[in-house]
Amino acid sequence: MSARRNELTRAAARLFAEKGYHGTSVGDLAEALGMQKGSLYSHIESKADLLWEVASEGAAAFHAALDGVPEDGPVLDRIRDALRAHLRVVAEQLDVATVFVREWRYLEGERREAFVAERRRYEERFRALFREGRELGELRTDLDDGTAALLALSAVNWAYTWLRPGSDTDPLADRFTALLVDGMRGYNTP
Amino acid sequence: MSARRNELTRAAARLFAEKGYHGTSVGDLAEALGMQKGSLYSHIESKADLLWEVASEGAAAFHAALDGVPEDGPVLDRIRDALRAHLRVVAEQLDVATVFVREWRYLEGERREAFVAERRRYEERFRALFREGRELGELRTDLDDGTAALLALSAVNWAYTWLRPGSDTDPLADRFTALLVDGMRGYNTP
DNA sequence: CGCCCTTCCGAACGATCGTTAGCCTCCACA
DNA sequence: TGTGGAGGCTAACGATCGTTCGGAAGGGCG
Repeated sequence: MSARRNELTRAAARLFAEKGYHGTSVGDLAEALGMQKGSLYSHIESKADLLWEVASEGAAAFHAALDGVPEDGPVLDRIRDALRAHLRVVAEQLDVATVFVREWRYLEGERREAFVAERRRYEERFRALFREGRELGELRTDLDDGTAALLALSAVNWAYTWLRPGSDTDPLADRFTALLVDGMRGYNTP
Repeated sequence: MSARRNELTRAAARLFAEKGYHGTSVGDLAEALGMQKGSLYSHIESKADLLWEVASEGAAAFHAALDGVPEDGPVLDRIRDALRAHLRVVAEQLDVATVFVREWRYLEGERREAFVAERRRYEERFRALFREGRELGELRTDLDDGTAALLALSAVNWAYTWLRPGSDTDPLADRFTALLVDGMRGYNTP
């Protein structure tokens, strides 16, 4: 992929995140690259291609981040690492993450179905951590692991709305983890 | 406000939630009411008016729900009630909640600023619960209340993406609360 | 009855949408 | 040195966008 083509994808990610897919015109994209809108079609076949590309890049980034989490070791550590991994992607590729979380739904046809499947698979990998933790007894045996996974996924999926790009997200992930693990009950709360 | 005018607002909420603000045309709105698109302008001055109206309705609904939470009593109960209240609005007015959470950003000018202020105020009311809980000693005194509030807000703000309209949300809110309060640590986890 | 106000229609407005086409330039490589 | 493909230009396409306008129903009220 040529450098120019990559610039186009970057601009698409930025503009789709900022103004939304339908709020971004082909003219906007062309202007971001300093060219005429017709010239874009030397690089793409349609505007929808760009959405698909950015959304796919997001899916790949989140899956790759999760791949970096070891498959064994204490579950609590792996949950912490998974949160760290996800939030790191959000902070380092905020535009792509935003498209992955919010703009993907404007995909159409097979691409939409393929994306949804990848997204479901990602969430399932996340959920498995909590289920395994309960089954192995590393988490409370009466844990509602589905709710726990949902809570964790909500936290990281919402992060794109407020996280500043380039932030140091590990401490944040650790605070989330600590809260999920220990809860917030007072030492002498009934 | 006439019945017809109210139908228009309902259709706007539904379509904005389903297809996005920029993905919904005035023609789509007219079709939903079985009229010509020009006829809509007997009721509104612009498409942007509808977005403002739905977004404002969402803000009012969430604030009103929080108003129903007592100002005293055990903080844990009030946090549970706040989660219940929020999720109830999401389940009962999913379209409006979706616009409140996701589509508001296409508001422009003063309306956007006014909405952001209302949204910030809502989140602050939420945060205050956790801060107060820590200060009163009903939550752990070393609690990171900002993170706790963020986790709770993330959970409820993300709910519009998966919650089925009309669900019984109180048990769900209670599961969230229980997890936030007690955590998921195993009884003999180091 | 006569008037007005609300509501909708039908047609049209100019602007902008995503996309296509033909042509030109320039550089890599045979 | 000749050639081809990549990448850009300008111009235009038909479609659709949000909005405007004049007129026509129709019901409520004097």
